Amino acid sequence: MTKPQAGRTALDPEMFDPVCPSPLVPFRVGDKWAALILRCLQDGPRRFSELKVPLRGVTAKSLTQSLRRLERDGFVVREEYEGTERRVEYALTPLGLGLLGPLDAACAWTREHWDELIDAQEAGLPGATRRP
Amino acid sequence: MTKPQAGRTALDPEMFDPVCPSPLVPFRVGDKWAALILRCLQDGPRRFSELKVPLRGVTAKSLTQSLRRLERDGFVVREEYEGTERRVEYALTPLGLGLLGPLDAACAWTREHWDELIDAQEAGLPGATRRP
DNA sequence: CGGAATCCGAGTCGATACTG
DNA sequence: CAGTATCGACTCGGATTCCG
Repeated sequence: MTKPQAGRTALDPEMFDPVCPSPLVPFRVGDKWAALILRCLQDGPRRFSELKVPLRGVTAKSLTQSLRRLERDGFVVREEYEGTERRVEYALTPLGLGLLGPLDAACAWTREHWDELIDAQEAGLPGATRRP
Repeated sequence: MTKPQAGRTALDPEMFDPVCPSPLVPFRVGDKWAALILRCLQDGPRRFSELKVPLRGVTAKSLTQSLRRLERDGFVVREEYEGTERRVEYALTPLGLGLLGPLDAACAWTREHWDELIDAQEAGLPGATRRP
């Protein structure tokens, strides 16, 4: 079986559940998955397949794309380890680590105003008071 | 001529210059123009044509789209005034106003780390140390 | 395991032209 | 002035298949 090396805990498969598609909402970093990935890496390096777990429904292609972009922009580093079993890990750079600060601030604001955000959207969509 | 009512100063046409495409960089709110629009509205309501000035190169279509979305999501309100001359103004809602807080935090972080961001990107792109 | 290659639909963006 | 209509280009992201 695949043993998680050392003491780092595995990612919570539901860390981005329930409904909330992204803990960012109106904020976004890069593409759809980028911010989620950064948060997954905050406790240390993670393997490709490890990242797929909490990022429910992400395809390998999308995940690779996001990781490549994060790598290109200097927020993440990719490290390939050699051995009998293949092993690639992604980790935050200092820059990526620093990004977590304002990112958390944005997430906090979103959580604080979650109800207002939902209410405002529901008021904005329906058929009641519409411009023709 | 069109006189700016009361004492509010006009928008600086170059408020989003020079190079920087968006004062957000890795952060984004909504679509390409949304965050820029929010900042344009921070000193009070603005007219459609007023917004087009600092948002260099935005087409009426794109601007309308962004504004509609911001309106739908409850960050902006649209007000149409009647009179001999046509007049539509957009203003921040309390929710939109609150968004400026974390938004500014994100912008501040980006400014502080601007050089690192540029350097990291330049290091990520070129042909020197590439994976084949 | 960690991808790459390919296909495809949906959404965005700008340019252009036209309207009330 | 404040848009709408239409178009084409491009990007995003998912599904699927294949590979060392």
